[in-house]
Amino acid sequence: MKHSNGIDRCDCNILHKEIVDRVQGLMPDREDINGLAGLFKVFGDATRMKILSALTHSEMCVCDIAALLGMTKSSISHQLRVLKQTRLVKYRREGKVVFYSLQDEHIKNIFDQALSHISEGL
Amino acid sequence: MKHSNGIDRCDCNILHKEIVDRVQGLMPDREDINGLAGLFKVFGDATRMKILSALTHSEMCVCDIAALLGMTKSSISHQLRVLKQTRLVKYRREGKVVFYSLQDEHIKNIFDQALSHISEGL
DNA sequence: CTTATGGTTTAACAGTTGTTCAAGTGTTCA
DNA sequence: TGAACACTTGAACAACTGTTAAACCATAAG
Repeated sequence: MKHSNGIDRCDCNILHKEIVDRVQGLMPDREDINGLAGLFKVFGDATRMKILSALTHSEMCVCDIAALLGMTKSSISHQLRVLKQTRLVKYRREGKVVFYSLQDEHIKNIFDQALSHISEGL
Repeated sequence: MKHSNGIDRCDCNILHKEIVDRVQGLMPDREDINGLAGLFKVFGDATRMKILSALTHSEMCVCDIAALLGMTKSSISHQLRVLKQTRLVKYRREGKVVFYSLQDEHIKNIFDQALSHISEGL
């Protein structure tokens, strides 16, 4: 990603003014776009997808997730932090063990739906 | 991203074998996960989201998109290539002008749905 | 207390990504 | 043919990302 200095970023003339004007008015606002892209960015990593997929079926501790995916606890922990920050997962501590689970069913829906979309050959 | 040399990637013992075994059997296969993550990765960029959002409302040429988003034709063209490669958009040439549009309604659905998800405060 | 264990955090590193600039296509029109 | 325009492409660069290793924190058991 690079800077957006705001000035002089467009190097061409508008070819179809009616279209640009009309679409301009229909665009979602910056906040929604960024929020959406941000959410998709979190989903856009295989490790995180695997973690979410696993948590779809059961709450799990870091160790078990690491074993399941054949990765280190550290990397799993890092990714869980991302998922925590975006409120996709929640956790509870039981002694030394920390159990992670999906924040709400919402996520399971998005996930399942997307999976069915892709298997229809998008 | 780093290598996955396959060996010795897990630095811990399994704590709850029943859970790991059960979830192991329920995981989607590698291909589906990668496909899904790959699709989300494409969606996970604000510029591409804006382009897709614009094309939701009308087919547009590179120049107009660049003007609409206040960016250079070059960067728009680069992103359109990504969207072309993932079959999210198609194009047609009319003289000197190239018009881009969504590949199918499918995409509009995913997009709209995700937008409504986020505005519900995910 | 000390030790062991599950988990987190920090810094560092390589790989990836998005934008820019400059050069290159392809098409139209004089 | 040649100029003009719409767009594409390639290389380069800075910013970002995911994994690693090592140090650290938190809890439990001796």
